[in-house]
Amino acid sequence: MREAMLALLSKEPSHGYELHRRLCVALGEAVTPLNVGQVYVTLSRLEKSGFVMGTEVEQTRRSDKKVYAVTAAGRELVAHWLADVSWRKSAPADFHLKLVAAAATAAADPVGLIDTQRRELLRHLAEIQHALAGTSEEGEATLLLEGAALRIQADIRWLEVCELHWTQRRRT
Amino acid sequence: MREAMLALLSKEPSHGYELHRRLCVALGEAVTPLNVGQVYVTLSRLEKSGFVMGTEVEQTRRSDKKVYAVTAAGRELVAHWLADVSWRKSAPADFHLKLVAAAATAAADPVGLIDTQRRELLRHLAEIQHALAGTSEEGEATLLLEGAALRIQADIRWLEVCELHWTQRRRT
DNA sequence: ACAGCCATGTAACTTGTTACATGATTTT
DNA sequence: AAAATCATGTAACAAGTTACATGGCTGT
Repeated sequence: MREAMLALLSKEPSHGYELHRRLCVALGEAVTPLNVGQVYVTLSRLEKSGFVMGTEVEQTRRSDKKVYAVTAAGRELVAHWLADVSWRKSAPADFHLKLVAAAATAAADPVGLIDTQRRELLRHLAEIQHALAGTSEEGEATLLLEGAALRIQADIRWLEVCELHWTQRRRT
Repeated sequence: MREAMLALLSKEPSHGYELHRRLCVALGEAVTPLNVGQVYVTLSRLEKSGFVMGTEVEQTRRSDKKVYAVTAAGRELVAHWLADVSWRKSAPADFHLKLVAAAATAAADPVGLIDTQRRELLRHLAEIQHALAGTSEEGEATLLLEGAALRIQADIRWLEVCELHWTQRRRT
């Protein structure tokens, strides 16, 4: 998030409100609704850390705005971020834990859990594909949606593997 | 995390040190190295919130330990967690932002970025498959590894889609 | 004697997140 | 006159993260 904002600012300085809109577009608005307040919070924190510098700009027809631009330190941080190849790790771990917890406590049926989850993912997948059909303009957010679709498909396949393991040898 | 710990505790009460070990196993130790300190931090926070209750247990040969057990409120929270079907959203968004940032600032070559990232993911995939070959015992963490592998494969496919989009119509 | 595991914790920092407060201007 | 958009921020809480401190017991 910090880095995301810095990256956008290093492309072009903005004030908070505008940056919020840019972030919504870049991150796929609907996917992760972004609170405006957080933009301001993060901007002030970034300024305190010396990665951006704000300048107040008077406006005639509107209330004044404060435009933020990245500093040298900020540009360096962005460079590091771009060079970083780390990749967010598995959400499967979350669900896997649920599975073992459910199996252990007998508070819930593991296979039922898998089934519910798969139905939910299928629903989600349908949503995404519907959205994909809508944005046939080959526009900006298309790639994001395709990525989400591919991932969800992989996750669904994983759930099927889970179910197999769980039904074949009952109890661990 | 909070929920994960609660889930394990609702299966069986533990003291911090032991819970740490159980978490390592359940979450796939190597994937996310877990700091012991955090277990204690989280436990005390959970106790403050009333989801667990700790009881000190004297030991003859060892230093005393403090065993935590879930409360009614804790059990309810776990139940809600088990019923929750939300799924962690796309990491792709992170990388997508890098792409647009790189494309905009000309600070880095987007296609180069994709290439570097794909090589990294392939390396990671190889690691996982190596680990999979090792744990042929059909053991506990196998599912987790299979899930990770499926995901990374999906991500690699996505990178290929990205590259296509980016090379076919240069500049956005 | 020293390393390493068992066992517990705290202080401090970072980041995310939201609810709330404020006020101007533009559109309906 | 009401609703939406432009524009900014604060206070407070929730969670993750780590570095550090402490002490006993076990094995070499």
